[in-house]
Amino acid sequence: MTHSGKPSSDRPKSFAGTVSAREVAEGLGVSISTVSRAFQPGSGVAPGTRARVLARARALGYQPNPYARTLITQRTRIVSVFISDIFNPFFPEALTTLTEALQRHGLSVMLFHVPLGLTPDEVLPQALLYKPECVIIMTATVSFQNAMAAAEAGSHLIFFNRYVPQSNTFSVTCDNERGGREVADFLLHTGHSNMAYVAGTPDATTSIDRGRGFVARCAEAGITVAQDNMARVFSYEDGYAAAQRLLAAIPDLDGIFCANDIVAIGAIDGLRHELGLDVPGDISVVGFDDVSMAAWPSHALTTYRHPVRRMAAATVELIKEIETDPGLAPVARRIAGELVLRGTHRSRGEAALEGQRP
Amino acid sequence: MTHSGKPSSDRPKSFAGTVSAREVAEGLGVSISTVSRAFQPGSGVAPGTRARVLARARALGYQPNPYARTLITQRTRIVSVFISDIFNPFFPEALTTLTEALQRHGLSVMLFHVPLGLTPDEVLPQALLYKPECVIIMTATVSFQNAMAAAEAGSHLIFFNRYVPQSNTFSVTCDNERGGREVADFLLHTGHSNMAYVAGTPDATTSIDRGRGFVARCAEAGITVAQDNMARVFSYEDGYAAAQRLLAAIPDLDGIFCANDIVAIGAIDGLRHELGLDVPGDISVVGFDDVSMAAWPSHALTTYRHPVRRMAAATVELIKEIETDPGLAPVARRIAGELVLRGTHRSRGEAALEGQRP
DNA sequence: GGCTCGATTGCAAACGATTGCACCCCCGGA
DNA sequence: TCCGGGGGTGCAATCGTTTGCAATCGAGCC
Repeated sequence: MTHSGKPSSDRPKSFAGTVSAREVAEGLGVSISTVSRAFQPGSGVAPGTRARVLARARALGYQPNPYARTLITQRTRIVSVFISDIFNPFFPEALTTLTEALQRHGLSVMLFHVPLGLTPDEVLPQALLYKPECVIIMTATVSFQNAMAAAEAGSHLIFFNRYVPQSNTFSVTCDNERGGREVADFLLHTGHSNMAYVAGTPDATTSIDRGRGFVARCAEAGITVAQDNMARVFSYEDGYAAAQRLLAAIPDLDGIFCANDIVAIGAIDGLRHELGLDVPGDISVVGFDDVSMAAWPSHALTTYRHPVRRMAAATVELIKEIETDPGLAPVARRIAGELVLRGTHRSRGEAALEGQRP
Repeated sequence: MTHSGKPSSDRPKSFAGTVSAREVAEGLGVSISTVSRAFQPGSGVAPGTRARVLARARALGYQPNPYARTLITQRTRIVSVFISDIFNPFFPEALTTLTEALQRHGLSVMLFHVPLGLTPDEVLPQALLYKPECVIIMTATVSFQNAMAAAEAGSHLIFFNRYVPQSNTFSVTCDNERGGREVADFLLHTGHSNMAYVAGTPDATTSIDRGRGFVARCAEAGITVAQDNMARVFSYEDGYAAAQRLLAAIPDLDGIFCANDIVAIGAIDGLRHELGLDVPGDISVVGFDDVSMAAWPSHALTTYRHPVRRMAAATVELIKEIETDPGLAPVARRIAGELVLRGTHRSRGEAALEGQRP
């Protein structure tokens, strides 16, 4: 006798309060296969049967068990997202937006936190256990070895707001270099001639590219940009300290571009509270990201808007493409943001009127 | 002929680059059962056998497949976390801390975003599909019906930073009422006598309890507190507007307690930029949470610190208890924070010196 | 009327683990 | 010498699906 001999007397242990396809099938006099097929759009089930199955499933609260389904289809519909410690409100904003977009596409998000001091490499193995279809990394980079491990597990690596130079991996970023250029362009056109760039985390491509664009555009105008590279992270304190260092070295500085908004706000506070300077009267400060607090009147930061929403949409789009073609060659999507003018830049008029400060 | 007739010629489709217990077992001449048991601490395997299995597993990069394991054990080791739109940096800070704590306990976090305007009820079914062992809700509340559905699916509901009054569910919160009392106590002792409370989201227990504690302590001192309940969310803009409303109605107000730091910072900016008042010279403002920007010199907010770290630890502790006793009766853990004195309160000396403003 | 063909449906073999039960072997006690 | 017992191991059922293949059933056509 086989295992099918026993009548349905005592229910086997199972998930509490969960109905299985068998229970849906039993009452309807159809097979489990039919129930399964009723839930798959393309499969050959008679329309009437499908309707009856779906109706009964709804009544019983049945949904196909994702674990069993994964086991057989080898598709998980799970995306892992890596975040790190967040000095920067940009990350939660991006995470929220991204999660919502993925969720709407029917993907489930598994969140992994990379504690300060560790790299994603330390956490990646735990994430790969669940065979995510993609791993989205919002912070730092990944070793070559682990990138290979991910590829072997069938999980595509997508860097969000980052890329790994010469690595040929997927990435979705703001067009940081162009952003830097546009900021430089704007400051040049509003009469600034003595400018500095405050970098963020040294190896972050965001910081590097923004700086490169800024410096390059200024160079085209024949202007050399001072750079402060002492920051270790993108923090308020870094900006606060950098402002003091810069003005001690270059007293007649008239414009500062910061690697992000938090650094910029720190720089403004440093200029105001430690040096007694007026922003933008004495000196202009421009940030990058347009986080929510950049709009607050206390700072009213002129900045370059990070296109979070479009980046999230582009990520989902990318995942769709990977779904249809798993062999898709790595691409880097770069999305333009836009300058947001508020109150921390000196306009040409003011510049002409007020001239250099005493 | 049965399925066992075919020799192991072509490998069946499976997860790319994944080894199964069978492959570990084959080379060692042991059964799959033994491999499985080698990974379970309490099971009877000869120490030598276990060592050999584990060594080979490591060499092949084998880890038990969580999907298959879940199917049979009915335990998922997954925790779902619900977040909502985040005006308040407290949430990302809490999310990060909580995720790290859960991760360290070997639990995987599935993140769900509740778009503004929806309730967790709309998203919960998707989360329950994965049979999380717990659902941690950081925002809003859940309908009774869905609370039942979660219970039926075997998932415990834990409210973080929230609780549902008279619902008898698990919760981990700051002791908000006590926090409100301590703030009141402090303001009373530093000579304030004409105070107001700016509420946040109307139905948030955080806002309600903080207000209640504050008002109650003031009442004990014979002082009636004005309340501004116009805020719809806990936003900067809400605080900004509330400050103006309050001072229009009560010109000699000398202290404002806000439902959280963002509201407080908004209130300060409203007082300074719209009314030209000096904080704390003319009026004191105290917040709640101690988010990172509360420490910035531009605001240097006096506030009550939300014990995020201890709350995360308490949550993990709670989950451990639930693991060992799934029938555990719901408990509400309430954790005390602490007052953080910075620069937006008037000390008694100043109060005595300056008196009422003209 | 028989035969073919297509649309439906069921059977049963997977997916990759866990686990109750039976079996084997060996050791110690009577 | 025989028997009981316990540690170690394997067998096979099971979790809840998906899916290739075969079977069934009418209908249409010659």
